[in-house]
Amino acid sequence: MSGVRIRALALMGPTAMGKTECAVELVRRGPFEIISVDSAMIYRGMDIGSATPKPEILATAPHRMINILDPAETYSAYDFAREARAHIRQIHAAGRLPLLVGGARLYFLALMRGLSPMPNADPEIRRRLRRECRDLGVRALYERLCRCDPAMARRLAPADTQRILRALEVFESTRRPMSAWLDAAPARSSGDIAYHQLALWPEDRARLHRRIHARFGRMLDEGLIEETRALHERGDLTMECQAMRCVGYRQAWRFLDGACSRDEMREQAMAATRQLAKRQLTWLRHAPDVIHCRMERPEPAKVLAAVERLRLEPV
RNA sequence: GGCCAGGUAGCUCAGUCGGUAGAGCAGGGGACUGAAAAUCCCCGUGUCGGCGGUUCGAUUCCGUCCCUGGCCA
Repeated sequence: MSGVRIRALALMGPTAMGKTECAVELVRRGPFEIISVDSAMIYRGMDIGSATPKPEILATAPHRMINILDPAETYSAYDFAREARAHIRQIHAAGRLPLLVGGARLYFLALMRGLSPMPNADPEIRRRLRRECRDLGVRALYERLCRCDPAMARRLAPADTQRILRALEVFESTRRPMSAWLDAAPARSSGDIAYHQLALWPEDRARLHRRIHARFGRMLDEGLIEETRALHERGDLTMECQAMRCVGYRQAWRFLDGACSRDEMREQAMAATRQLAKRQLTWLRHAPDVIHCRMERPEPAKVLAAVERLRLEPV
């Protein structure tokens, strides 16, 4: 690509795989600057459950795009991509290498592959559609979609609440079917940034699961329940909030509501984390142009060696 | 020690009036265009506790033993 001027390194991988550890090591060794690609760390007051790096770590390896939102706020992959791109340009302009670290798939996709131009969510319409979905059922909304955007309905499962709502939302706010938006302009990234993608790949799923269990135990010891209680007691948040859909917080919230026992909460949170890791692996397995770094536990040396081979230069 | 209830998938359990069994959860695979740590799709062979007996055929009925609860001593 002749238009490419900026190089960026993306460090991806499933949750609990040690991405942060490796990234911090890279920062120690090279002219890297970290941009977090994480839909949970982005929220303030959600540090323990999202495994946001501790202040000591951040002092030596600052992360951009963490703690920038209040948990009551909503955010989109589009918003993320826009801001992240600005950070990439800034870092590049300062003569350094942008290091994108995280596991949020849609954020990476929005950034690297781009999104078809389409309006952002209209909060009013979204709220109404959610209420209708609760009252009438997904099925009814799916049938509505079949009428206003049959092409989109064909692509979606009749129970896929989230995508059905999004498609209806696009249609209602623009009077144009989402499928038409997609056809009119396929996803396209801004061509001036070249991404080198590295994925931390667990050799053994069972070991990753053990790491997940140990880490969640540590989160509880460090006060995940108390951290969630502070959000719970604010009074303006509910489980419907985007922030409270995050793994760990969701289960802790239900525990605080008295909906389950502490043991059940623990089990469910760990299972949800395993499932998240599985989905991240499915995505990474099929993502094009990703170099896989196979390892048992975080092995910064392997990552360093792989990065070495990319022969990255800031400019 | 006696009586009662159980022992079925990794877990919780359903079921078979005798023809070798199925749900939820967990797990695996997959999808994914502004909520994505979300949302959704597909995947169920396991000495039906052991050993005997009855039967063409037993996970199911009978006997016995083992294990786990509960009650009584």
